[in-house]
Amino acid sequence: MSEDPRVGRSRAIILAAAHEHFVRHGYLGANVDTIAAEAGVSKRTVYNIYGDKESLFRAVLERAFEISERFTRELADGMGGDLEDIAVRLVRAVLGPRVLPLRRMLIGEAGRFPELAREYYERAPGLVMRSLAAHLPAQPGLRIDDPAIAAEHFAFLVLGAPLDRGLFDPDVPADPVARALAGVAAFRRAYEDR
Amino acid sequence: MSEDPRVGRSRAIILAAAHEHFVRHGYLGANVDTIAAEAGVSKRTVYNIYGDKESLFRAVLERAFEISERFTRELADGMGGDLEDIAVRLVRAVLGPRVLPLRRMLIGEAGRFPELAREYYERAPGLVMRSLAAHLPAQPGLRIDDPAIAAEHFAFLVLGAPLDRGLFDPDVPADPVARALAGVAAFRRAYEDR
DNA sequence: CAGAACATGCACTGACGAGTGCAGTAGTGC
DNA sequence: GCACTACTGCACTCGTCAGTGCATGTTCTG
Repeated sequence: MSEDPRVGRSRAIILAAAHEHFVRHGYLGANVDTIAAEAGVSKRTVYNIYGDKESLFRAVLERAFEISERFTRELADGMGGDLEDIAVRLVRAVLGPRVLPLRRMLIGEAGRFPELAREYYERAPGLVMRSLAAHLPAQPGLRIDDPAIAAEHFAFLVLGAPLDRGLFDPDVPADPVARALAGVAAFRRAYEDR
Repeated sequence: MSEDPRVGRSRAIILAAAHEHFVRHGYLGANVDTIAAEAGVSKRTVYNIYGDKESLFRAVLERAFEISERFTRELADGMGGDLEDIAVRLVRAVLGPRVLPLRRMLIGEAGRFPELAREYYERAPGLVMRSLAAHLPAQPGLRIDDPAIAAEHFAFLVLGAPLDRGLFDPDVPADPVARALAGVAAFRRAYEDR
């Protein structure tokens, strides 16, 4: 009655290869034959498990969203520290190689799969915003009237510029951490209680 | 010796239709037959003028970049006013229907055409940043040590959040102008001279 | 008005890629 | 060891789409 282990194994391998490939080439640019080859699996197996290209794509993203969400929650758990600490963790996460390429791809596919792009936004960046809004008021020495706005200001002071730049250019921009700290400093000046 | 007016006319019509279509569907999703039909021109004419799909794509973007650049310069000319004025103009421009969809498409194609994405960044968002950096120090009552950083802070306080949201979701976010003004207020607090 | 240059319509080629069918093989549960 | 189920390899269909060739019609230019 329990599932044949071969299926689970194939599912995992295919999902990993497909994620890599879809993120790199986008939905239309992706090639199921190539995905199968990169997964070291026959094309027939891909189709036996996932049915068609679009279902595979959705399965890849469902898994990617879960991971992003879990990752974001871990990030939120570390929001007890000081602002500089939060900023550095945020920057490292969002500008890292697991997030930026996924963002690029989803934005590019937003016309074809609008509900997926929206869902991602809710489950990752949106969640970051909500977490920040929940934690910022507990920071000492700050005066925060509107937590949602303050969260946006914090996030975009810290990583707005390199994020936007990074969407257009895969080459990492110069030392995002220094900018993040400059962003935190500006945020403190804007929101200090005086 | 001067050019046949038919060619110029066709060029313009095709470019407009192709722009619309490429921005909507991306490079791979675009269809030359459809572009020709939407332009009200035969497919053969498209190929006679532009040679192939990629050349047409590049021609579309070359024109789009010129327009963006010109538009940005006009925006920069209005940077003598106060911050609130600059912010509102900036928001209206960047979050408008001529910019956001183009950005989405270019980000999605950044893997396939990296040099085009980079070029766009330089000629539009990068130019905005440089213009801001050049004008902000002239604002009264502010103390600006690093104009480049201050420009980034201004820009992303003003439109960071709705811009990022807008990349994932075509539906206009609520009231970006109010947010822009809240961003300006935060910027003033962070950079006021005291 | 004559000839050149461009536009049209349409049929066509060729490549590529999604998805299928099937016969054979190998791993799995009992 | 047996029956079952999944995986493989490969050949195949079918649709789509970029790009071409050509004969005919239309619009410039001189």
